Amino acid sequence: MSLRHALLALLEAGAMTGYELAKQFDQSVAYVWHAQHSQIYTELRKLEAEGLVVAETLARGDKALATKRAYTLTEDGEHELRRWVGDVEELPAVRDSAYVKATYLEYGSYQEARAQFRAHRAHYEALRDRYEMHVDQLARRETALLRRRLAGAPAASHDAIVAYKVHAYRGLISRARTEIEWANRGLELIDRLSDDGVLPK
Amino acid sequence: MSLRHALLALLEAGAMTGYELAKQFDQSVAYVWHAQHSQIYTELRKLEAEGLVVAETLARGDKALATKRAYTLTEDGEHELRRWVGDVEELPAVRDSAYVKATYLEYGSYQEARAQFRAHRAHYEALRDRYEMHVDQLARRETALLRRRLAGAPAASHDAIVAYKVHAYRGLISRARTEIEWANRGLELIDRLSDDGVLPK
DNA sequence: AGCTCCATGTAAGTCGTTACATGATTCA
DNA sequence: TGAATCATGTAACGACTTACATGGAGCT
Repeated sequence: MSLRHALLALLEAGAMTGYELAKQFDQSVAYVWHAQHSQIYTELRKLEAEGLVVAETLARGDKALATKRAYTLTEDGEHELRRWVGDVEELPAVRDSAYVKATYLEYGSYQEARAQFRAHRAHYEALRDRYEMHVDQLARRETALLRRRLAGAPAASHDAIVAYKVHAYRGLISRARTEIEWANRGLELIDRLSDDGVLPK
Repeated sequence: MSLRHALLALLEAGAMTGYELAKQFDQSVAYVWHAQHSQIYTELRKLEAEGLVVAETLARGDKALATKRAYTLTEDGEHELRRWVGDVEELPAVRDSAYVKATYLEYGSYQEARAQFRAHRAHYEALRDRYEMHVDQLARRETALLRRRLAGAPAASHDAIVAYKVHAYRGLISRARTEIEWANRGLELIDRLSDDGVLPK
């Protein structure tokens, strides 16, 4: 149920079309919550039906043969956003395919086990790099969305707004580092096991 | 798609009924992949239809008015299990509601933000404790499932089987610790922000 | 004329949740 | 006799994915 709230939070910074929201997702929210554009469009229609947002149909281009729909938060939407921020949710049950597989690596060869850990490391190294770039941009207040958000908020709150976001992304960096270390220890484990010749192959 | 493979891996250790599999899930696999019993029963029927497992209907009790179904891996099931272990999968896109919310804590009060981080910390502390207990049991080879698994595997492979599982659960412990530290840093951040009086409330 | 971007959807299907439903067995 | 446990499902629904589908706008 985070998609709807992420959309509400994005709209708090100002009206946007589904297309723009989908692009913002790819550039910021997607680091913490990924969504396809198809899902965003359907969710927006649901939010509209529930009265949390209102849509305004706007002309597009000069001849205006095409239209787009710009969404704005309603008062109910604002309330729902604030309610959600204060609501302590149950964290969802763990479901991590990489760790499931790590538990059963003995069914494969050392080569295959190494490939798993190397892929795991590469994945989180790439994520870490992206998070680091994003956190730098946030700290410098360079992202378009953040600027828009700050423009609509009292100056006294700017530091807090930035600090919360930076803290979240720094957490993701720590998390990625933990995964990288885990993968490295996994590779060391395989070295030890294969030196000992414990498993065949 | 990990549920099916976790089931195949459990069945590699020996035939089990859906009920037993559901219980094993709660006691071991659920730490990495949670599933409801209803889903396990349906998945087993699907695996059976695909020929990856076979079921034998057994009598239950003395009078045998009731039955149960014990599942065994087929050769195809064995192959699928080994194929899966060697297969490097794309890691699923990030989707973490706690981090989404952490990004938007400025819409709530300091009190609410603190409550979020405290709940986050408590959650991962509880998880960490459970993981630590489980890793101890695994290292001492005390869990019923592990014994059953080792009984059916050559003695030379026992160390590797245990080592992989221990490594996976140690990784989960590291992860939980990272989350706890993140929550603590979040609480420190709020202390600084509220001392500075940056946000109202 | 053709390419890229803007813009918005629908449809079918999978995975998973929650609630409902049933009945036998075992043991005190 | 009653409670806990064994045992197996179905039904409805929600979230998400993948593929399909359409067409205008802006620029070269």
